[in-house]
Amino acid sequence: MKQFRILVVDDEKRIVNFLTSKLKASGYEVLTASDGVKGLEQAQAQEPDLIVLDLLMPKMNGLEMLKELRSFSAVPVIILTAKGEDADRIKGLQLGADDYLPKPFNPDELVARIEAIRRRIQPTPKDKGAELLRMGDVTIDFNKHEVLVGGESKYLTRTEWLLLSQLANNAGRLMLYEELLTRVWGPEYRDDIQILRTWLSRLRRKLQSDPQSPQLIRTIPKAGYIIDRPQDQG
Amino acid sequence: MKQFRILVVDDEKRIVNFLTSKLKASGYEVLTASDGVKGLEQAQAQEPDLIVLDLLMPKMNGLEMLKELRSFSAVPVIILTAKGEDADRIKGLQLGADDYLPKPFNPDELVARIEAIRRRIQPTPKDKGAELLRMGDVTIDFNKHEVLVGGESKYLTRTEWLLLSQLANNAGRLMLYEELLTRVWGPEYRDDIQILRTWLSRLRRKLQSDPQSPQLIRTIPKAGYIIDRPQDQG
DNA sequence: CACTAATGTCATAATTCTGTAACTTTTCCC
DNA sequence: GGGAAAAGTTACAGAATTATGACATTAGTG
Repeated sequence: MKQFRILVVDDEKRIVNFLTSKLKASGYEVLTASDGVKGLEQAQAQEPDLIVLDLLMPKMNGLEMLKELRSFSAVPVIILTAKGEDADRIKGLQLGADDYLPKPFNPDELVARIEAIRRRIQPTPKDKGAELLRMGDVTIDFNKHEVLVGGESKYLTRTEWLLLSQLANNAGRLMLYEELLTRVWGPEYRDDIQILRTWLSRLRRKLQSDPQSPQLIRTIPKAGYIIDRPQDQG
Repeated sequence: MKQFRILVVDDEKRIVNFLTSKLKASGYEVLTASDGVKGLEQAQAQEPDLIVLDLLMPKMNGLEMLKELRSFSAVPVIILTAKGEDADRIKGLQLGADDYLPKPFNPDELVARIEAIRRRIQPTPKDKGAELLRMGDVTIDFNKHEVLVGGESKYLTRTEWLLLSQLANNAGRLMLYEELLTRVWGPEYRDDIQILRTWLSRLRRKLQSDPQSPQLIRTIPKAGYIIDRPQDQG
C-alpha cells in the first residue's frame, strides 16, 4: 500500500523537527515547509494526503495559505492554533479545515486525529472519493453539500442545494423552468416561476465570489437557466 | 441506442390501447398490465425504464403497487389520478412517484412528461446514476437526500442526513462517538455525546418502518454506533 | 425615450430545524 | 434485585429556512 504522506507547514523549526520524528515513528512519510508560500508549492507539487498547518506564520499566514490551497485542492487539513485565537480557528474551519489542535498539543492526539481522517478518506466503500465539481472558482462538494467559493466554504440549504445540483448535474444544457420546478419542488409547483426566481437569486448570491465575474448560472429568457460546461483546461 | 421501455398499468382496456398506440407512435416500446399484481410481475421481470400507473384499479390499487414496487426498484413512475383525489395523489408522490397527470389527460402532455424524466435519467453526466443504497427495507437515496422506508419516502434534515450518510458510508465498521461528532458537527463538538444521542434518536424514529424489526443502527455501548453491512443476497 | 414584459431582489410571517437540559428507560455489575 | 452508569426520549426556546407577495431592475420593442 502506498504510504500516507503528510505535509507539515510551520515556521518554528523546533516544532517541525519534533513533528517529523513523531510522525515518521508512526509510519508516515513526512514533507515539510517553513512558510505558506513554500507550503503551497509543496502541496501542488507533491500532492500530500494530509496537511498539518500552523496558522501563525510569517510571510503568508496559515489562513491565507488555506484559502489559496482550497482553490486547487481538497486535501484534508489539520490546523494548529495558539490558545485564545478563537477567531482564527473558526475562520480556519470555515475555510475548509477538517480538524484543529490547540497548541501546545499532545503528539499522540495529533496522530489519533490523523488516523481518524485517514480512515475517512481511505476505505470509504460507497463514497465515490471526494465527489467534487469545479466550475470557475466555485467548487461543489456533493458529499458535504457545500460549495467552496473562492476558497470559502458556504453551506447551502436544502432548496439551494437541490437547485444547484440539478443545474450542475446537467451542465451544458438548458434546463426549463418546468423541469427545475418539478425536480426541486415537485410536480405541484410546475408553474410557479416566482419561487424559482427567488431561490435562484439567493443561490446566486451565495455563489458569487467577486460581483464582477460573469454569473455561473446563466439566464435564458423565457425558457430557463443553464450552467455552462466548464472548458476543459486541465 | 436501446429503446426506452414503458410499462402501462391500467385496468381500463380503452385507456391501455389508447396509450399504447400513442406511445408507440412516439417511439417507445410499450408493455402493459391490467392490475397491480400483474404490474409488479412485469416490473420485476421486464425492468421497464418508466411506469405509467393508474391509481384507481381493482385487485391491487395503484398506491399499494407503488409501495411494493419501491421495495425493489427505483424506476420512475408517473401516476394517473382522477380529478378530486388529492389525497391519493399526495400519497402517491410521498411513495416516490416522480410526476402525476390528472385524468382526463392530454396524451401530448404525457409524452412531454415522459421526455422530461427520460432526459433526467439518461444523459446525466456527473450523476452517478441513481445513487441508492439498500439495507433491509430502508433505501437511501444519496442524490435526493431522502430515505424510502418500507416504500414511503421521508425527507431527512441536514443533520439527520449527515449522520446517516456517515454511518451508511462506513457500513460494517464501528464509528466512534468522537468520529461521528467531528464529522457531523465539527471538531468543536468532539465530546458532546448528548447531542449525538438526541439526533440518533430522531434519526432512528424516521428510519423505523415497523417498530418490531431490529434497529438498522446498532449501539455499541461506550464506543459508538454501527450499521451492519447488508448481507449479500443478490 | 416610453412602455411593457420578464427577471431579479427584498421583507416578512409561518414553519421547520436545532441544541440544550430535564427526564425516562435500559443495561450491566455486584 | 439494587444501584449506578449509559443510552434513549421528550420539551422547549432560539435560530434558520421557506413561500409568498410587494417592489425594483433589466431587456426588448417601437
